[in-house]
Amino acid sequence: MAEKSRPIAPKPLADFKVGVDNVIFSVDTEQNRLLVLLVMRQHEPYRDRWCLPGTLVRQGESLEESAYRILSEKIRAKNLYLEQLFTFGDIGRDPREDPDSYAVRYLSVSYFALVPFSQAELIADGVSGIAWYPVKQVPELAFDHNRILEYGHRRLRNKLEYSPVAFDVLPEAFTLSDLYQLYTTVLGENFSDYSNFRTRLLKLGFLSDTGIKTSRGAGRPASLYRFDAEAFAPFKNKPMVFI
Amino acid sequence: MAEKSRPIAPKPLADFKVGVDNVIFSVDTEQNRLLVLLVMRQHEPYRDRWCLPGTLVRQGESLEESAYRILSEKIRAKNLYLEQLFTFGDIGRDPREDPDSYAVRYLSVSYFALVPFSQAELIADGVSGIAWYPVKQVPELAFDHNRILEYGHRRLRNKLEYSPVAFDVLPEAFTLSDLYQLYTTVLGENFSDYSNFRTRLLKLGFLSDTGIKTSRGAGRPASLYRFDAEAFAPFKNKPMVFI
DNA sequence: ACAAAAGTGTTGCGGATACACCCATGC
DNA sequence: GCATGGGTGTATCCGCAACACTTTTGT
Repeated sequence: MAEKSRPIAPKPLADFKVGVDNVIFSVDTEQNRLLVLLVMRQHEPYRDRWCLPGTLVRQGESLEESAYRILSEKIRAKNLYLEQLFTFGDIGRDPREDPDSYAVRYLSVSYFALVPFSQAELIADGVSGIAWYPVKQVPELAFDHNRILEYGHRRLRNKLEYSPVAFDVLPEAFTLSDLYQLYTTVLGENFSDYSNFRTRLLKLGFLSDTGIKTSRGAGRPASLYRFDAEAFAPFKNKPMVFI
Repeated sequence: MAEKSRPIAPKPLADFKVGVDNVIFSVDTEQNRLLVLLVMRQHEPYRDRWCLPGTLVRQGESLEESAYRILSEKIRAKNLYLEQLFTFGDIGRDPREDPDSYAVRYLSVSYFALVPFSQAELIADGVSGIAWYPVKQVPELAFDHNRILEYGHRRLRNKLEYSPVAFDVLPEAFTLSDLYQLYTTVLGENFSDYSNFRTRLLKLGFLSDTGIKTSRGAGRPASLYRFDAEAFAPFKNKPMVFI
């Protein structure tokens, strides 16, 4: 035991600051674009680069509280969906870490959020840049944020396929076309035929027809539907498949 | 802007120590039991309580390296599967945090691991207790580790359904019954008929028959199969379904 | 009247379920 | 020979993709 259990003195523990970075998605159903919220960095490092909205965790604040805080500083949204994504802790992911001196480390706990585009109002504070960026046109971001975004994008696609997040991001009453558009813009053109998508969802029985019709330009008016959380209950934790 | 942008001075940043806790699963195919690795705590807090094997992250060590370090301190395993699970950062989750004084916080990044029971050798250092516990009989653990375990268990069930983790936990060559037993003990009795399970997997074409037969007691000897990673390649990232 | 969008119906194929049945071995 | 576990075959059912078709509106 003497030789093996204490070969060399172990290195001392690392000290961390913990950041929370949010990948906030929204879908512009008008233009069929998937958007992500970016902010312009005001300070070094990576000054004047776009990045995901983030913050460092303060005393007495949980991770999730921290995530909600940034969110509410950037955006006024009624409904939203939020969940933890991944924790990035590689050494050297933040240039403020001096690789030689074993100074404080920076950890990033990323969160994934989905907000309704129509009900989300960006908070411009007049100083910092903030904007919805089409995911397809995102530039090179600060830190490892491109990687985080990529990770969030993957999660979004999965979530949409097997869970009812779509209804967190749609207005209370929506047409089946709205729903279909949402799926199409996130999952790509050819994920399903419209009429089959329609039949499948209606058969599941958790979309209730409000009876109200809405007309958008030419064409036959569409029924407005509502997501019935009660009727959905039996599907909870079941492997849903919308695709 | 004067009144609104600086309502009160924000609280100072929290300082963190970061822990890594591993939920290490294994399956005893002989006895059809799902096992989790627990260790006995040697120090306060929660002295003499079982907990998940964990450690605090050291200087110059990434999260994943940290996870592998504990793993290799507790267990000698040939193959294994490891992935990040979730990060727990609620205030007060570690009693070493004084809730009144804003002292250092303890964050736990949990990892999920799966090791082959037959090839995994526990490292008893003569001092600390370490044992495989049937998941159904796990006692009350230190910290919030029951919650972490619960979370890991859910992930395991999902993983098994839509990804080939099973082959990381089985020996190189295995019978189709072995595979079936594994699924049954993790997913529950009635997830599928044996013969259908068999046909489905063989049709997928990434299990290659070695031609070798093995006899275990009475009954017709079974063929040993091997997981063919190359033949599996096309299924990567596709929504696999084994269930 | 005609285009545009919503909504319905029909058909054929493939995969999953539920079995019944054959095969090789130990005792 | 018979129990035990391994392995194969088959009939049926259900879901779903593809696509044709009908309905209701705006212009």
